[in-house]
Amino acid sequence: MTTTEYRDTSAGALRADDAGREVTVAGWVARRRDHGGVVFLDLRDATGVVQVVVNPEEAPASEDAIHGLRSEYCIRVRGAVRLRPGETANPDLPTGEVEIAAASLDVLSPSSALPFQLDERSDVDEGRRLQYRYLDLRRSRMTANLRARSKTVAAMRRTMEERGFLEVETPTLIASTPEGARDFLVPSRLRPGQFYALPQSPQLFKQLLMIGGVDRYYQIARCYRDEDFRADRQVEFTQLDFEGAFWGQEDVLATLEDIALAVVRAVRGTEPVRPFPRLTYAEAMARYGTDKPDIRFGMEIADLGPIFAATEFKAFAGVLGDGGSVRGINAGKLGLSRSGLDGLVARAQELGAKGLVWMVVEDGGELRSPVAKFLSDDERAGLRATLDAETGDVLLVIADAPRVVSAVLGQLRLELGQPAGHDELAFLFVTDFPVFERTPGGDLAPLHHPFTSPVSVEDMRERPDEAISKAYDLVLNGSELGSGSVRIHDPEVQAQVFEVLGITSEAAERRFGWFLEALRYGTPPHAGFAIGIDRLVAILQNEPNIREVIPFPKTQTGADPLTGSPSRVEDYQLSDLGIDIRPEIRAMWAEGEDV
RNA sequence: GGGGGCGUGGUGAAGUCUGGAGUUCACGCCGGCCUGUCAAGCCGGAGGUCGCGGGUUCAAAUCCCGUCGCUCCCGCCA
Repeated sequence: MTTTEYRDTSAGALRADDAGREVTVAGWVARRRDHGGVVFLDLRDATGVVQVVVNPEEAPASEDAIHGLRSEYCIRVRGAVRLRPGETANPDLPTGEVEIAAASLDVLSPSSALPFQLDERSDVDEGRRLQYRYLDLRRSRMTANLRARSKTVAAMRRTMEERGFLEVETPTLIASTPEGARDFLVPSRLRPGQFYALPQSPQLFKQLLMIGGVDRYYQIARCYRDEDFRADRQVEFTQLDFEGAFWGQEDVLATLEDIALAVVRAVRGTEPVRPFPRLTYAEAMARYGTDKPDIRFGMEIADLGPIFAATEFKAFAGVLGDGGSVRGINAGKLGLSRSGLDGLVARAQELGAKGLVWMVVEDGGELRSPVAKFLSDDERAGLRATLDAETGDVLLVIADAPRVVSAVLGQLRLELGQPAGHDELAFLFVTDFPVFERTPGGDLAPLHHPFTSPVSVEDMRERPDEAISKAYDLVLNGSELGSGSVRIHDPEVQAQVFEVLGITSEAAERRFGWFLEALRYGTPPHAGFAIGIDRLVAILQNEPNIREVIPFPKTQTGADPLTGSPSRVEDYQLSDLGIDIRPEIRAMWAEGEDV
């Protein structure tokens, strides 16, 4: 990036070897230390920071310019690189051994006083940062995140190209399919009253590509889902989407390991543990209480049912008799007071459990607990053995409906044991997801999507609640990085899935008829995946949310404070589209709401 | 749709629980001094509708109600 019309050297690249060179650099005034005579400038460009020294005895012509400089002025400096004298080298700076003795200095572009300081120490309100994102992006944190993101995508493209994948673009104005997440709609001018939808994923198009003979497809795809925001969710996000013909699950998982390895090498310079461990969905739920376990730490959930199966301890026995489950975790040496332990009970109740029993292992193996006196010797011994308890450990036990026990213990496990940062990277495959889940209303809904191949069509039809699919997730440090599956390539099977989901053949024909038709022309078996790039980069960069790795993200209410989107439009624009705003909305506008 | 947190000169915070004069700290900004600093230093100065609206009170940044914005979570995210 070095030589351009305005410069011949990158500021951040200068080292002791460069001493004696005459250079021209261009960048921003990161800091100014004005001693009245000699003035030091930290000049920052995209590559880093270098110190510029302006000494009026050496460069009298620069004197006027130098005292007028302010933070973030865009300047150009010509001068000789030299070793810093005596003890003045700065070991904290990559360029700290050298400085540029300014012979001339010009201001390319002055800067207004800043709305906030660009140093890394101060924590600025995020709305303010987003309003001035172009300034925020000059900070090293943001620069590093943009670079990491670029390296991630480059490593992905390299990996896919090396393996013979074809990058294909799919449309972003598509037909709405009222399934899954809420669609973003785009009105059509040429067909008034009709709408495009923005894609939630390129799913059906990449399957059409498989039918079309594209042996291996990939795309860095922008996807849109009009649902509420979270730290790890924006309404538009980016995925590495890929699919392979004549593929099964193992082909996908092997490719995912290759991709993850290339990305971690490129961004971190390290390698993750391989092969990635695998858990089935059932194992993950049983041992970690979640389908996206963080396996960087133990504290696994243990089934205590056998210990209490023949028990007289009525509280637990009653639950077991009622189809419930009794499970626990060894939370380790928490060092909590009595009130701290009771706080865990309150937390468990907040999470939906009826209660929580804590036990502290004393010297000699005794258990200190509100329920200690109700436990038999066998039960105590069983608890210690099953939970691998040592003196000082805190054991947490919940008896409730299996779903509740899993959810609450899984969450407590994370709150008590999850490491704060992401220095360690623990990838994990979760496989054998159920085909369906039950909605709160009791209806069947696809857990992944309705194009996922069930392991057995018979099971799917006869025991839909237990049926397993050929779907799998990639998990990193407790975050779901993405999902994939072996797809249905048989139109009959596809029709049966719709049928089990309660979609009539007429409705299926209306919504997906074009796709069912396509499946009838010699569809190759195929499988694929999509990796969430925002989440991956956020974890690699140790960022707490994905906004930090998205250059221009939206706020939780879907707004962009910089450009003011979303915004109202002119009436003639609506008129072109055959659209009007409902009177009650216009009334709200008139009252000055929602401006 | 629901629950929690936050909102105080340009920035970040303290003050709010327990009402009593816009008080404090750090940074930035403006002016002055200063020739080896690197978060430079020293002296001086300007700068606030305590998010907004209403209520209680002799008195509100502080208590109450509402509202807006930002954020975390639940729902939702095939």
